[in-house]
Amino acid sequence: MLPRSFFERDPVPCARDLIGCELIWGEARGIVVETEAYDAEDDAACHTFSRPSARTFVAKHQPGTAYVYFNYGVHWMLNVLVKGNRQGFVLIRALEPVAGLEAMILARGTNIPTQLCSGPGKLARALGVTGDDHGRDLCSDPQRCFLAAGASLPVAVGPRIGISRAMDFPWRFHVPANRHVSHFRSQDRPRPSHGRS
DNA sequence: TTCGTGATAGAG
DNA sequence: TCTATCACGAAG
Repeated sequence: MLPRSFFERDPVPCARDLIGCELIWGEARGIVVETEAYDAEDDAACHTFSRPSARTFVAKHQPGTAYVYFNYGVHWMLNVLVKGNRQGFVLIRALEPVAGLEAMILARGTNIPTQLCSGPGKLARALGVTGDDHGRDLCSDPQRCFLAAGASLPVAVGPRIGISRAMDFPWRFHVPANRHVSHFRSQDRPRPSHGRS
């Protein structure tokens, strides 16, 4: 299980290093293939920027705590609180499922493996993450934690997805050419451009 | 490309 | 109270 010290670091390197780690969630397991970093201080896209409750959460919890919230009236989002020199969150955006597929298929209503956890909302649905998990310590329960990366995977960096502020920060990390990431568009193959760069 | 859905927060 | 906004996903 990843020790708390793993999360006693800045959000950006922490987000990058979570790629390739395994998320254990009860019977379910998956390799983390996509993350995003959010910085509690200078990042206008971070909840702490506009939500007092998020600032309180950061102040009152230790690193390695789950920060879960409901968005668009539909989706739960799973983040991990990290506190190093800088504080913030790492959003878990996509997993490559490796165990507990049956339950995921049931929860998601699809049996296409690459669509079970290929997005933050999908992942939470597949694993059964809800508001009950908000504030849960992910460094003490072997059924709700991360495992260190088994193999070193290639990591690509780019701008974050789905936000409307601080869009220029290259704080999204993912495994290139992995079909379990969200917004997969054969990113390693040249695709036709229609005038736009 | 559209639209549903509900929690949160700030304004009135 | 009212309204804007939102780290999404699915259907079209």
